[in-house]
Amino acid sequence: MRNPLRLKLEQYAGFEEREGRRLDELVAQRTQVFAPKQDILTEGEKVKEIHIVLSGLAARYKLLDEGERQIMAFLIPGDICDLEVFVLEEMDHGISAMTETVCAVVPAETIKGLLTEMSCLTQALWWSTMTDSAVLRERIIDHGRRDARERIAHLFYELLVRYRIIDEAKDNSIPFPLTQEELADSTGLTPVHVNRTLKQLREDRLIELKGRVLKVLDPQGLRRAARFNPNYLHLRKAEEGLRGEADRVKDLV
Amino acid sequence: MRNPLRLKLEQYAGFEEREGRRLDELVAQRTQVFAPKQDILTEGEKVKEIHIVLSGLAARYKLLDEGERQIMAFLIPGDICDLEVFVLEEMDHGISAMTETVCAVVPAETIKGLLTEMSCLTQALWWSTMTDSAVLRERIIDHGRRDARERIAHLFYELLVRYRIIDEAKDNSIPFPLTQEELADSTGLTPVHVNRTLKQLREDRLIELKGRVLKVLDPQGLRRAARFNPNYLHLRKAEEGLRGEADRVKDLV
DNA sequence: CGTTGACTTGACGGAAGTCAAAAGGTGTGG
DNA sequence: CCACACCTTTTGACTTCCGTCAAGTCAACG
Repeated sequence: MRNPLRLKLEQYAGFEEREGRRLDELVAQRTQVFAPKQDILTEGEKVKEIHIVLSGLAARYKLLDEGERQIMAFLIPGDICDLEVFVLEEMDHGISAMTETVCAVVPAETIKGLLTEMSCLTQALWWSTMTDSAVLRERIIDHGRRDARERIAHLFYELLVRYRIIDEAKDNSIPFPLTQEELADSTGLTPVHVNRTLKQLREDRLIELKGRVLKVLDPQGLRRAARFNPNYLHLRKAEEGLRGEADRVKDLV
Repeated sequence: MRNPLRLKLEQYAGFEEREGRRLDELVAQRTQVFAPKQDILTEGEKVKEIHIVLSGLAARYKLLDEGERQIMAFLIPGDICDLEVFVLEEMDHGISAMTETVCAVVPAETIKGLLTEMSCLTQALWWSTMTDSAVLRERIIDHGRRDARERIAHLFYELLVRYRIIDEAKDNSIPFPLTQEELADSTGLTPVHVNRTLKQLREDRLIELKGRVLKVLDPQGLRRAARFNPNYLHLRKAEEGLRGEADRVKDLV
């Protein structure tokens, strides 16, 4: 069975036979399917299990009092929704499925057990957490210092890289099931302005976006338009890792 | 000796005698003083030690190609600059001292050792990491869905709470050594607009800001102006913890 | 074929940016 | 102790990017 979590964590380090098997068991125990727009976790919820996205697309979001939604991050296969459960009382934000999304469900105790040993796997989980933070920081840059065009281009390019890592970006095409309204919620723009900006990106022949698929026509052009610097993703450089898995992104970064 | 790290982590849990002592040793080993504007860590640096702020004020920032600076987070006493060193190759952003700042310097190996045991202390470090991420997410909300006035009010209020936690906010006054330009870098605004917004907050009798000290005149008013919801800070509620230390913020949250 | 949701486009308004200049502090050295 | 340089803050006039409101197109679907 496909294990995107393993593919992702192998960006950090290769695993021993035993640890690899452990990772595979982790996602094979129990799964749960969420319908589009369904909450995987809601703000305020006290969680006792962690959720790992296996397929589909989910988003971390928060609602302000006036009903404005801000999406803070997207979760693609291999991403962990709520590693924090064993130290935080309750969710401080919600996670919603954007398409039909399948999650592996793992008891918090199991994870806690994993973290007890300072194995390579534990380190990989720290790595995952730390790079997640780095991605959040980059989103702050997006909002603070990039205009609408750069911001959307940056999101697209980042997703391209992340889908490549889990080997789901054949032909520079990635799944992109978001409506323009949802894209607006994630970029902090309005749907109308998103629409205009997308038009521009299309006219510049950087992307094609239709039928819930995003095709990047000109990766280098998109990269420039986004002012993209991949260092925050902390990918092993091809030079060092030199393993097939780590090499999937080398033309992008 | 004052140990702000301990004060901060005690928000998560009380420590046993032994662990408390360990924490105190941690910050007492070796310290380093940084001058204003000096980098504590630079982007791209390969770090071998972790830095913990003991006094002063520092900021995580990133520079874009055109020289725009975006400050992503402020580090006050008790905050750890670079817990990630043992899993990430190099810094993906810089940390700069805003005032004279004293840091405890701890070998990465020591930290790695700490994390090996799943002690209360290890959990507290996870907690710290996870709440740091939560603060980053809140900053994304700031930029995406709050206007200039709300954004600045939110930063002020958050700082007030955080200084309270480490017991450095007597009289609702906190150290605030930032210039308006630096404030602009952190809110994603321009210095001119920051100035106009500050003027407004002053006229509304919410704050006083002079001589590098910020005094909050009307905490509840500022809180409303910020549309502040404290859940992302994951403070133990007074009801549960009921310990003096955890109680310092109860009128604010 | 009417309803619904997503996308598109235009006209207008407003929050924040830009440019520029003046006023107010602060530290240094003659 | 004044003078000068330098930085920070303040203010005004103008511009621009993005938001708002509204109407219209298009495709999917029962």
